[in-house]
Amino acid sequence: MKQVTINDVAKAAGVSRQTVSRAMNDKGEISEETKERVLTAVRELGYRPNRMAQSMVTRRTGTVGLVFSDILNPFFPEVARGVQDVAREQEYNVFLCNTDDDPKVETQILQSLVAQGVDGIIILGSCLGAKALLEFADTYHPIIMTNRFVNHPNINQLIVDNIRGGALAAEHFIQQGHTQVGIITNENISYSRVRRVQGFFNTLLQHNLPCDESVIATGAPTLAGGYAAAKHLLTHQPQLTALFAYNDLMALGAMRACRDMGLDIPEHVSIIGFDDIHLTSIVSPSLSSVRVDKYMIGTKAMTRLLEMVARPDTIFPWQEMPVELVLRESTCLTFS
Amino acid sequence: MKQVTINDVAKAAGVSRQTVSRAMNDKGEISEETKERVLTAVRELGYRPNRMAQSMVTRRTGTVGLVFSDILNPFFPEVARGVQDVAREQEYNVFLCNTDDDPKVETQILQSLVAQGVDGIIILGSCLGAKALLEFADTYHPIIMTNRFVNHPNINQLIVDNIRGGALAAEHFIQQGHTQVGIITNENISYSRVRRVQGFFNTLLQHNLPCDESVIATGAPTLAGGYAAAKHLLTHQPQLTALFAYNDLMALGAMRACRDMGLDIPEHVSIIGFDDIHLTSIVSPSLSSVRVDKYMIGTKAMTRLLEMVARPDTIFPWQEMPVELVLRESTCLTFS
DNA sequence: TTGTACGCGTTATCAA
DNA sequence: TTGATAACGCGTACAA
Repeated sequence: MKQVTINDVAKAAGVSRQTVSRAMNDKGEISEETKERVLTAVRELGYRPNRMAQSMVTRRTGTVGLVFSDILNPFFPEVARGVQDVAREQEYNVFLCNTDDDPKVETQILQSLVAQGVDGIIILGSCLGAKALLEFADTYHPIIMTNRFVNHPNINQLIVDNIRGGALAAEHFIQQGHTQVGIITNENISYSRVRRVQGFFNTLLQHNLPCDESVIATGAPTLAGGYAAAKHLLTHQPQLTALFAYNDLMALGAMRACRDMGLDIPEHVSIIGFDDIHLTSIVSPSLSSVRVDKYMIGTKAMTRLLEMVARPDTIFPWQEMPVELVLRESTCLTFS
Repeated sequence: MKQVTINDVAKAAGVSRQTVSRAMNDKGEISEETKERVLTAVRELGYRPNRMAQSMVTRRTGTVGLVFSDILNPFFPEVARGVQDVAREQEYNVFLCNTDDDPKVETQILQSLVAQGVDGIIILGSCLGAKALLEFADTYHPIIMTNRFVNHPNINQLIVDNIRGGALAAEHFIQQGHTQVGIITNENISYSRVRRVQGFFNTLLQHNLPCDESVIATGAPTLAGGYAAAKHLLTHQPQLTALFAYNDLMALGAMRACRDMGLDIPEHVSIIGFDDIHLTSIVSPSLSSVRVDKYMIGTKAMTRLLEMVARPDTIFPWQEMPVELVLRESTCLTFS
């Protein structure tokens, strides 16, 4: 129950604390012989340095914070797994926090993580305004952020090519001959700021297709939210033959809404989602979606975070993640 | 960028550090007047106590570790959400760690969490042997563990009634007239130790149904694992008309294997999964499953953990979680 | 009611 | 190559 301290090891090995420290952090300045002796004692006593004590002097905690809206959205566990795997390699531990897309909660969480002394913070899709983010960045370094264009030396951006993702979806609909298409998006974010919706919307406009606010419905970025939004939209705009959803969960909710309304997919309504979570290929009909490599987002974010920790004065370039349209049964029967 | 310390506040308010500490942790022994003055200084400087420094002396970090096999299994995020929500209320932060059902990794993670100084650890379905767990419990308190019968004052158990869950599944198959049933289970855990399988197996035996190792297949507790196991099992034992799976992911993999083999569900093969993750009602045909209240597992675990932190000398009774069989299309067409 | 002095476990500095 | 000593920021006896 009692913790083994560096003093115990020092005593056991017949050396000073400092020597033990040197042996553990092998920075040289120690003979192989004594190092061996110390490490043996370490093993025998099962000594592990107390991270808090280390942190007091090194100013490093070996922890990072990963912030996102909701762990129940399968998108985030996939990213988290990437973050965690890189973290584990470097003996880092990761705090996972849900904001529920609530700015107040997010602010509180960020403060809590800072007080906790995390070495860095990764925010996946912040719901804070640019002003609040810049203000926060003034007090903290380093921050990794996805899909936000907030320019600050303490923030490194990881941008998914959402505009292109939306455009790919729109182009496919157009190519398939759809002329009446709707959008289901996240009610927590003004859709003019949602780049995947922008890309979709603008592509429609470029092809002179009718597209205005009347064919945009919003809801929570969840199954239930997508269900409600789709039901509302398809009830008021029955002419629609294609739907583009903010994410796969909303798309899946929309699929169910269609089923409940007696609309077949893709015969009556085609649907394209976003993110390409595992679920897309499990459901029937399977869901077409704009794929993003979620695991890689995680590994890239964490890797970059560690680089920034190691070199606090360097300003790193932002990174871009490509997207890819994956066609399945919800848009085209000839694909699987 | 420079951190504000308690000294800065003391200087600004013209008092000693101790007085600042008293004002912050309002333990009395301070006049309203000076307290006000101090708190004003705190606000103005934006002072937040350094958690590490606090931890050094209080022996509390305000952090806990949540350990499970894989965050990609949707079961765990649901539990995690419960843990996190209770944690947030109490200003606790949660480390989430994947073991991949590898004892070595799990051991390493536990050590890492201890070194990190977490106030407690929740282990969901440890893959360590009883000896290793007892050994660990000798060095750490408190530990919350699910579904393991390891008796130790530092460990509090949360037991899901898995035996009954397995029995419920078996009874349903029997009632539906199945006589040739198979089992798909987790290759990482000896099936004789998996209580849900035990409950299923024993119920079959009680009804004199043929049941031996030949109808048990194992695989990773994932979609792919379930797919491979089901394919193997159904190829070698084509007489089977019902499958019971270790968890929903394996069951979903089995469903796909059936589809690929031209077997209809439930006409040719009935399937029951375990956990009742969200997915079960989204897929088509929807999956019957033994339901567990995952969120409540999380809240109960975290709540109990905090009780144990607050009263380290108290030994708390173990808790049980009920299960419930939810019938859907994969077993019975008349249900939804 | 307030301030002083010490200790938590570790690393960094500097002298031996 | 080693060891003594001083931080790191805070809480807590104990003294004033």
